[in-house]
Amino acid sequence: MKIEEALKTNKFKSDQHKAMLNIMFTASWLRSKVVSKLKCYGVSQEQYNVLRILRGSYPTPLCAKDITDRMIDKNSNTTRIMDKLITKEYINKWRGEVDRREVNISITELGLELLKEIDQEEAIDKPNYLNLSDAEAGLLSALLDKLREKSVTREQ
Amino acid sequence: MKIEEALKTNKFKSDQHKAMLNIMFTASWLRSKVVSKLKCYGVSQEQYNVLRILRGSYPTPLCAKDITDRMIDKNSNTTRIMDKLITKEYINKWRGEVDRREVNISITELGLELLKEIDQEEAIDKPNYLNLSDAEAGLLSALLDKLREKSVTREQ
DNA sequence: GTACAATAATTGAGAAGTCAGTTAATCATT
DNA sequence: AATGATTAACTGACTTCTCAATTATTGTAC
Repeated sequence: MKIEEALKTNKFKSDQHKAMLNIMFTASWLRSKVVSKLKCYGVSQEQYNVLRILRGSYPTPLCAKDITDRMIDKNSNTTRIMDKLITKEYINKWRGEVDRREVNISITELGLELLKEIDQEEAIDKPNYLNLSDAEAGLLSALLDKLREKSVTREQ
Repeated sequence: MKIEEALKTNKFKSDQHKAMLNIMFTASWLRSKVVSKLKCYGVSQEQYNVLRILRGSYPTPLCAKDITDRMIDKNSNTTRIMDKLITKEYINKWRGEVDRREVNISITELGLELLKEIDQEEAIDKPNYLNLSDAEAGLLSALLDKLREKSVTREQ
């Protein structure tokens, strides 16, 4: 379904504006796919994202700021997401020894197991990933990277 | 800033996965830009989106469902967004005469004025739109449209 | 026209996000 | 080592989102 159909309109101010709406719509579309996949595991997209980040650095822990820096949505309240993951025992947290302002956060065995389960389901669903060739996906990423350049205007 | 920098990682499962994270990150990035622009006008991105939709059909009113169909985030709670806009007197709402389940919603003069103001500010800020040529923006939209195709898998 | 299904909109309750302000620790300058 | 600035994490209050359940109305089949 093309974006004109998805938003039931042909009125776009410009190609750039149309692309912008398309990005936001596609992100929302992707998000709802991911959320519905994660639903039966009881984790939100943000929680899943954090677990993947922690697996990436495992067994080295990360501090909360390191995690925020790696998150898709930089405005997330990392503390609150951590609280949820601690309750579920998917992560551990302890005060930093070198810099006592920081906290160290590490994924637990249980957290790793959860990710493994989700990975397996994903492997089965592989074909439904994104309907793009590697080259197209690469091009898309390059365009998105370019789009965000030179955004320095009068209001920063 | 390339996506590798933005998320401080080089580990992507595939080009498709990287593109997916890039879309979500870019959407979040765009969103925070739009939100900060709208902040001084006291409307959220979703509220702004609805007002633009209503202006598009003005003076013909739309029912709540028509609006949802045109929204970027189809999961939004349209009723609640309308409530906010009614309080601010940017829209009017009345029960449908033909189908009494529906409500008719129309933008007010005040709502139109607000949009005009925002348009004017935007015109000044034009250069900071998206750093893409018309052709690039078109290509990006085409890739996003393609990406969403054929998403019919075993689960629905 | 009655019964049942489908649709449009709304509501309630709980979860999550947002944002400004606070605390605690460290850094930088003198 | 004392001062103030900066940084990391956290908290409270508030807003918004989410999702299932509900109400009101219309459509469909007999």
